[in-house]
Amino acid sequence: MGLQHVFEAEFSKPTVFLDRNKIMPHYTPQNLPFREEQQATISGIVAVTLRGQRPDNIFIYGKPGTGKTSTAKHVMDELCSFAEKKSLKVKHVYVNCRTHNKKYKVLLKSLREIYPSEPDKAFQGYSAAYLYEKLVSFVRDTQTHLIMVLDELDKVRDLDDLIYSVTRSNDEIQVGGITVIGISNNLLFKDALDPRTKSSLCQQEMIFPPYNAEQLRTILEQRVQEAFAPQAVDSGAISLAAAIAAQESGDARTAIKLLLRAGELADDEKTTQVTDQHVKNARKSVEQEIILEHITVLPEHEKLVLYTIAALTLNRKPLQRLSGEKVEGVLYSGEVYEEYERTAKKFKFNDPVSARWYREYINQLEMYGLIVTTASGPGVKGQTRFIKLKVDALKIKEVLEKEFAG
DNA sequence: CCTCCACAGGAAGCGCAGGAGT
DNA sequence: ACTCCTGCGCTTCCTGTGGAGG
Repeated sequence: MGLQHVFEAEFSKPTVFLDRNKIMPHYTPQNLPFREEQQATISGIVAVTLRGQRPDNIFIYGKPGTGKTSTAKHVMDELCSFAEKKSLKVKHVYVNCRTHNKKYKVLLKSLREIYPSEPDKAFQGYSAAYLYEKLVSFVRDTQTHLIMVLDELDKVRDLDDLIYSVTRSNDEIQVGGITVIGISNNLLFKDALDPRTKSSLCQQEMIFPPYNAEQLRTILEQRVQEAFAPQAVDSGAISLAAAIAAQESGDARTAIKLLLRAGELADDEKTTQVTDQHVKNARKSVEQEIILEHITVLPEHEKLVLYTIAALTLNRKPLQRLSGEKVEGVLYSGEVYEEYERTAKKFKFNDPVSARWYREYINQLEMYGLIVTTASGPGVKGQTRFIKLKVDALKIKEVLEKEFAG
């Protein structure tokens, strides 16, 4: 006995969400507002597979959260399901090159998508050349049109090699073929490519512009309708989320994330209404999350420096300048370094970095916006900098302490 | 005014990992 | 598979700078 009520509580917990999945980062909506034109263009290009022709390769460029991946995936799903109905051999694979960042890995992932029933290690241990043969023979033997959607294409190290192989493969195939749809948020990388790679990859080029606030609003309204209970979200909350995202980057993903978090905050409060205040808090919460994520990938000794700053900030009384002015929560650069040396030893990180490099760390931390420094100015002897923490000291201390301990 | 202090940040160089070339 | 090269993180050394103090 006793546990039933836990489950009951969870089950009947009031929530502002109707279908939480619809607002998760990886959900691909079935209609994408303001991307009709791009969808039509891509569809037009790949539609020639239905008549047995090989489409041009496509290169899609656009900033994060502009719908590149969703659009490409959606068009591919539609194309493949249409082709299936007509029993035409059209297939697509999706590879995210951030994790599959080498030719070998891209080929491996593609084969696994093509043969999902094969065990994971079926293709492991073979050379890239073998995997390539395997892929080509699949296309040739089944006379399939294979479309490879390669997301974050700029992350592939031997891209010239990969593109060269894939385009060359089409020469040995009479019926069917391989088409590449490359996606990237870095336009500059295109110029660094081998000219032949560039010309074959960019047979068709597309640019996805960022969304403006109005468009983001429409997108959010649509998602809210699917994901939240009716009337659960204030229209002011939607507008604010759209405005924040538009101002920051025109990124639909952050806008959606903001609303998801706002909804979670409302649930925590046991409110049935998501207000703009929730969105404001959500923004803070998301920001802090990003900061914390940022911190965990910092170099070990940079974390130690940051930790030292947080620790010193927590037991620091306001500084009384000779001029009588009070400055709150600032630390001397030199004192931080000395304390850092002790801290490093305390946590068994031997040989702390030199004072010179410590200064470099301070500059880094300032660049990341985690601290601010100001010239000491009159009232202090020597030329030094005051260091002030810009983020929550307690949180930083907690997180890093846990990390150093474990 | 000069000197010392307490740093800031440039220059050179070192050891190392990983990519390119063969 | 091997060396060669390059970039990176870091140290050492050094010069510069603004204010305090005599």
